[in-house]
Amino acid sequence: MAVSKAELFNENEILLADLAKALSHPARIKILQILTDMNVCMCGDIVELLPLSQSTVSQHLKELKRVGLVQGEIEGQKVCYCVNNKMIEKAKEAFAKLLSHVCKC
Amino acid sequence: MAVSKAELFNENEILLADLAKALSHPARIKILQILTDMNVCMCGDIVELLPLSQSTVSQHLKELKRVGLVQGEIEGQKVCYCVNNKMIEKAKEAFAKLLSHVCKC
DNA sequence: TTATATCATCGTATATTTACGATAAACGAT
DNA sequence: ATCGTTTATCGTAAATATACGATGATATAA
Repeated sequence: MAVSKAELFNENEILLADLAKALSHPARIKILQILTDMNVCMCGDIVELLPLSQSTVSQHLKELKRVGLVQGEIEGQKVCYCVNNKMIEKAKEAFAKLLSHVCKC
Repeated sequence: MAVSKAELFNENEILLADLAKALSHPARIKILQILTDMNVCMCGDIVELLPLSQSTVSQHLKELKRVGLVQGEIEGQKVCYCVNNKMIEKAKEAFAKLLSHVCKC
């Protein structure tokens, strides 16, 4: 069947799984790093730094936006993307909480 | 097309994305918590605590094993699953490193 | 107005994931 | 040897993800 049963779990688990999903492709990890390290925010600039087409990068950005890890501000004909520190922080805490809890060391 | 381009990225990004993928389903998050919190290690016991069939849970366990977050020890006809503290620790550090780096706060 | 630049979305092909039931494999018990 | 228990794997169906080119939408420049 493959009718998703993801919604049968509780909110915390779903949120964390969703954040993990957004981080589950190397391109999206790289995009976060690019937005932080390079002095770059435009989609086109990101495209030049990745071995992917513009439409594909746009899709990856959309996924990062979906969970709030990235924001896009329209600036004329451009869109300036940046990481959303609040959500990054939230993700950091959520992963740390789960993995600390789960690890008995 | 959809020929995966994931291998065009560097090792760190691929490792982290892979760990994130393993955590990208609520059932797998829940399994880690179950293995930690309940005094439970058998696949069958986990099945009873989840709204999923035995074969589906087995698949989720396989995915967690694939990245080393979970280990399975054969004990006669049973298999005793447990979290692999070393990899959990590694994952914790990897996520913390990325998300700290990426967050300017 | 027309052209250019930037990004999103559509359409599409393929790959992967999720889920289940059925069945196989391995072990212990009878 | 046969039976029950436990887990893995196979086969399969449907959903989702990945990737691209083409096109649409919007804003600036000429």
